[in-house]
Amino acid sequence: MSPAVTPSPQPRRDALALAAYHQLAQHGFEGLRTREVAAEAGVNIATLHYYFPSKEELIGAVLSHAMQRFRSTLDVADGSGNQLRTHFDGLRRLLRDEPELFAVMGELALRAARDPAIHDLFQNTMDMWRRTIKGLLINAAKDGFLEAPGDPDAQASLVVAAVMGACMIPVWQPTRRSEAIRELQRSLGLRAS
Amino acid sequence: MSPAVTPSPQPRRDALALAAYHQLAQHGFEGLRTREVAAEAGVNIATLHYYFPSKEELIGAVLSHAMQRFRSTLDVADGSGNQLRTHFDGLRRLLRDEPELFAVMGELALRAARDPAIHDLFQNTMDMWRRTIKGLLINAAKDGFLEAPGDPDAQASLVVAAVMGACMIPVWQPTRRSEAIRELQRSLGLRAS
Amino acid sequence: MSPAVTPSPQPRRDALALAAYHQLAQHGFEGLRTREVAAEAGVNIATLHYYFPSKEELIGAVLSHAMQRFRSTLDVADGSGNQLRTHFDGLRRLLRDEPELFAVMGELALRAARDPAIHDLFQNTMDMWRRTIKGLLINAAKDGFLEAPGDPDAQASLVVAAVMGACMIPVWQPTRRSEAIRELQRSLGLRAS
Amino acid sequence: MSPAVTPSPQPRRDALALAAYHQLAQHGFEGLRTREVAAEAGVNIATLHYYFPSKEELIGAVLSHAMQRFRSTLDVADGSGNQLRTHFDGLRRLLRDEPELFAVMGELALRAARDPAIHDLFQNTMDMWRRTIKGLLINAAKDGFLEAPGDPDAQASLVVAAVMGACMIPVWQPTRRSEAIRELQRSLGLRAS
DNA sequence: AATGAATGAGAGTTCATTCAT
DNA sequence: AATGAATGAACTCTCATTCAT
Repeated sequence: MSPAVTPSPQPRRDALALAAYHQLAQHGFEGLRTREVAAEAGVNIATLHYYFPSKEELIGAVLSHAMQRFRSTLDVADGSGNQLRTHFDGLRRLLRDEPELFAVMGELALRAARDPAIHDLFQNTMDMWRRTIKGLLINAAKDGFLEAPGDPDAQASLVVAAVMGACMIPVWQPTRRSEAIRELQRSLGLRAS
Repeated sequence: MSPAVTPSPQPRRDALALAAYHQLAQHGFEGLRTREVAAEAGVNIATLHYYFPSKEELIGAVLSHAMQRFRSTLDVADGSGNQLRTHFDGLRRLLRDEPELFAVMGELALRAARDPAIHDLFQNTMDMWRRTIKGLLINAAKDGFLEAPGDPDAQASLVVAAVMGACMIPVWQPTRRSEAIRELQRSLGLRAS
Repeated sequence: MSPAVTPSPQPRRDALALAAYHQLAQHGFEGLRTREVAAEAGVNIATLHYYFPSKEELIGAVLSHAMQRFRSTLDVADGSGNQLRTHFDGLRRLLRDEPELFAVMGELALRAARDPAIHDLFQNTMDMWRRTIKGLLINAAKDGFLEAPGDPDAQASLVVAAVMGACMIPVWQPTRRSEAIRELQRSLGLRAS
Repeated sequence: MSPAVTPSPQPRRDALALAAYHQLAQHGFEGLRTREVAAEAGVNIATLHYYFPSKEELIGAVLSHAMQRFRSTLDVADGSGNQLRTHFDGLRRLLRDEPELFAVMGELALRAARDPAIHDLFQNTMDMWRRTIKGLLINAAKDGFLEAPGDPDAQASLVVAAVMGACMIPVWQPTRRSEAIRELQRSLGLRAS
């Protein structure tokens, strides 16, 4: 039942991308140093440049990793049941188990404003997520899981905004984050499954 | 109708702080260069250090400026009427007129995770804002402006999270932002004033 | 019996030179900062440049001050008696009461190798001192104060070298310095007066 | 007949330290510039920092080099004969062949007053030297090389002071230096070997 | 595939000096 | 006579990148 990550044919490349991911989560773009990344991966700085000709490309790999991580976790695959609630549960788990992911998402969100390449990828992910939630809302309404269904478009936007906001305010305690998300669910009129 | 900002006795210092504010909004901490700040203010780099002995202190001034800008705008002057709605209107205006402020808030939010000094100031501002909203919610409930009053604490948290989130997703169109905030108001059951 | 320093018509200029003298003794040429000098004298940095158009000229004033201090103390004025012993007593007093003077002399000695202006002034002072000692040695021999008179030229050179050396080894304890100078006197066969 | 210095495995590092040594002798601490050092070694300034993370560490290497140079030359290999005379001959040779060494020693002597790290190393070297001379004096007395043996402690102090002084007065001609040292030997009653 | 060594461009900071008042 | 403000040049140090091996 493990995620069965297909073993990449380039383990060293992946190790570097993962190290960069950690470093980005910890120090932000402001403090992201290729030397530190190489050190964490246990290789020479020149080796890093062998796999990633430029820092930009390394960042690209981090971006892909983060997006994939985010999408794969939140994609709802299976069929019936209160999928919207499942999605929220997934979010909560992500928030608890992978705080790094949200740190990285925050960094990417801000950088998207300045970097066209990141902009597009990030926008796609946000849009996909929003459409997913919209679909879940429609299904939930159809299946009678919502007390008072509203405009799924607007509601999906609110969900995305609230979740991102709750995660990107690093001065908040985890309890405050949970509180906000629980209230979000309540405001949607989401019944217990 | 602007607050008639009292002209500071240190116009050059203020000009530098403002230039740094702009540069931070535009390039983020990652791309904040003292030389660029000095250039935008039209002074030599040494002049910048005459007023701000270190980059850190310059950032401190930017931080103060941003926080003051944020607080002063969102502080409710009091008086009666549907203050909660007024607050939302203020937010919307801020969002429209001062996009830079939110870019800066985003940068500060992320940096707060790594910089203790920023952490405290930022946390204070967020807390103050949350408490303000909570008070407004209580008043609104008391005055009958809310259709179905809920837990003001949780609701305030949701509002802060959603607004911050809506603003810190720079890949979003303004319309999407408005949509999210409108839905937020709707979810609170806020009647028109 | 005080040195009766003629009160300079430029007290502020003198105060600056004196402050520079102290700063030079404390931080050496390496750490001599005009701003610190001005601060110690309690004036603005621009005021310093009003009196001393350049740092070089300020150093010139310090040099003059140090040389005058050195010469005036070691010049033997009066007539008879064991003047050589008096000179050594004067040296010992100088060493005890004005350690700064030797710190400054050390700095100037080293700088003399690189700065022609300092070179000449410093060389003159050293030569004058050497000739003074030579004269004292000749007189002492004539008056029977020396057990076994030798070559006054060579002896004078040794005295100057030894005294300068003893003073310019800042890692030495005062006792070690005294020891060296006492041995110097002994080696000259200088009888007690 | 040179000591056949074992070629260091880090020639570039040594070249940089040597260049710094020259620069320090020529321009003093006051005028010691890392870029000049790098230029003299024929490398980029970044290369200097590759070997010496900070200027301080570069100075440390210079310090070590100078001390080793000084000690190795003055260390008496032992064996019999008039070692004290041999030591003086060694000093004279050093003075003639390596004037730079004394310029550097002078700089270090002055800096020792302000820099604790240099202070200790310099003090150790001076102490070692003094004790060496003391031992030579005792041996010379025992072997009948001294006409009238005195207090070896005081005499050793005088020797150190006089030699350092003779060398650290850069305005002196070589002949004057020789004169002082010859007189020093004479005052010790050192017979020709 | 991997590295130690080297680099150019540029960062923040310092300092003697100048200028308008 | 004195100053606050301003500056150009230069400093140490950093970092992504490259090259020879």
